[in-house]
Amino acid sequence: MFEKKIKDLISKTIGIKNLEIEIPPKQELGDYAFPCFELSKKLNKSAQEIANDLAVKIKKPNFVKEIRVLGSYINFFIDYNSISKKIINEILKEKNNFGSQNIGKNRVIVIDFSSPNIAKPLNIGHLRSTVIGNSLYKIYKSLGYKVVGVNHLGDWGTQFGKLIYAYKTWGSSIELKKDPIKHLLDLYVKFHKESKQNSKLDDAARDEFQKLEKRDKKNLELWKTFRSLSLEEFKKIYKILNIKFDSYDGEAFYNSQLEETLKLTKKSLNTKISEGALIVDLEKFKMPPFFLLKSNETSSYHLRDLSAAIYRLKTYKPYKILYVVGCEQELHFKQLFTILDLMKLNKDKFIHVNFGMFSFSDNTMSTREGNIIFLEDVLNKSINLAKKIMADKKSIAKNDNETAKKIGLGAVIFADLSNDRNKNIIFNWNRVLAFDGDTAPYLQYTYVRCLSILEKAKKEYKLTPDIKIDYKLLKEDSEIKIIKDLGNFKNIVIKSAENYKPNIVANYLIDLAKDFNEFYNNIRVISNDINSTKAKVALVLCVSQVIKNGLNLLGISTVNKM
RNA sequence: GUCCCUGUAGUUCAACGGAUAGAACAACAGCCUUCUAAGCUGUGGAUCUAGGUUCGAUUCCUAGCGGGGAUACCA
Repeated sequence: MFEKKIKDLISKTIGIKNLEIEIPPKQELGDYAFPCFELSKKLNKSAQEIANDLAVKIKKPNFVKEIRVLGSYINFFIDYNSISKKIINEILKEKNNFGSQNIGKNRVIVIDFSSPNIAKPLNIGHLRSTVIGNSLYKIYKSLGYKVVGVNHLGDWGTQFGKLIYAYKTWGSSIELKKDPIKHLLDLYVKFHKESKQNSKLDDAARDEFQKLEKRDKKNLELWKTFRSLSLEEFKKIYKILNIKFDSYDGEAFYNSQLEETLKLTKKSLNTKISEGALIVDLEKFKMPPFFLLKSNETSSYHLRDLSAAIYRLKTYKPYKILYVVGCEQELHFKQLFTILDLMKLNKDKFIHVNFGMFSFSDNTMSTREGNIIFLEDVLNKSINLAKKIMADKKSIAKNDNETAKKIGLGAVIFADLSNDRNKNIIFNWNRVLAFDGDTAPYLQYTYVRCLSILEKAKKEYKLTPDIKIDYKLLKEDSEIKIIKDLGNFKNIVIKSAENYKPNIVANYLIDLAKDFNEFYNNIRVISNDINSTKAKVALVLCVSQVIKNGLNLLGISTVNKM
């Protein structure tokens, strides 16, 4: 917050520009620090000496309480009276909008996320893209961007050939009506089992897909049925998770544009036939070829994705297009982006926000084998566990299903989002269903504690939020710590957006909650001292507001009672 | 083989190249006549190996070892 001012101050004193200052790792070391190692080389003096000399020369401005030399650092301690006032006023004024900024004004961000394959149920593997994408959606929106959330459904491709073949061979329209997703899954699994014994099935599936692409009436009809039945199921789960998309334009949507894309590609790049397929050779870039048409002349995933990219550029005029897709598709996107670059189509706008996979200690997960952890089951398990815990703890909100739902979902979402997205997650039920420690329920609980204090304050003192308070009364270490946290929120949101990493917000909220709970256990908010109470109540209100806003950015709800 | 990601307490995760490597879970020991104990306090315990760059390396570079992924018609 005062970073620039401190920098200028030092620059002015020593007459050197572009200095780097740091934020010390601990509160005892102040709020900002200037390391003197670099100067040591230039001035040929020891860093410690320089620190000592310099500290005396600096004229202390009034927002600085103290300048202290610690080792080879000059440490600045900010006067928190002024800063508390600023932060608390801002939060109380902006409320649910605190953290929102307008740095993305007039800019569009397209986020491609979730994007499941039709005809297979959503499983735990879909969770990452779905929650990371949703969170980035909210983060960018809060930064003032116009965001377009696209669920790029996998609703075209050879897999439909497999499904159509399987349905024609073993399917039942009665079963399909009864439980569409289950029946389709069974067929998919059966296909893979059978095709292991009989490799001709794969050819048969490709033929069925070819017929589908050639608009075979029967196949097209089946495709339509499968698609709409699946989509309905998906939407049920998105509704539970409270996630919305602006578009469900999946792969099939681009069918009408493939020809034009082909033309454009052929015009601007060297395409060639290789082993019967139409490709763009990428050997120069040490990559396998980019497939336009497969050897049986059906469209490839590459071609459909290229069309989607071109369409999105044209339709949304985006500042950036984010693909929230797992790391196993990294090569695919490298190829795609290389092609876009060769076609001079703003490659820099395209970002693959990749993430590590869930790994499983045993053979728990393989769609083809039929061993699946269904997303719906995970969510239900978590919600039921929340209910059980609420009953065991004799929770105030006992039997409140809405609350249990919010807690249960929060736990699952947070368990995913709090990980650095680059890393693989070893799937572990205990961890996904944790309600203690660094979890969403911990944050929700902290929020409830805040509300509880606010309620009591209202009852006893009839305090309203927009009170004038004496900021000097917020002087305890634990209070200052919280104020610093609150002041950091905006930067955290920006940092999280810049890195496409919601876990930065998640970790921040844990820190804030921890600092609050330490405060809560050491200092009574409501006391006989009315002025002190007023000041502390304002602080509590701010904490609750920031937890709420932060959780909202993660796609997690707060609850009012637990 | 090649390319990408990754390696930190028993386990799961943090740490713009900076100060004594932070948490959580698990273990153990404490704290509820006081604002909700889904909490708080305390104890033990970690940077894969070998070099290099640097005043300073968990972070950057090189090599090795381990884990994951990708590697021409799945998406």
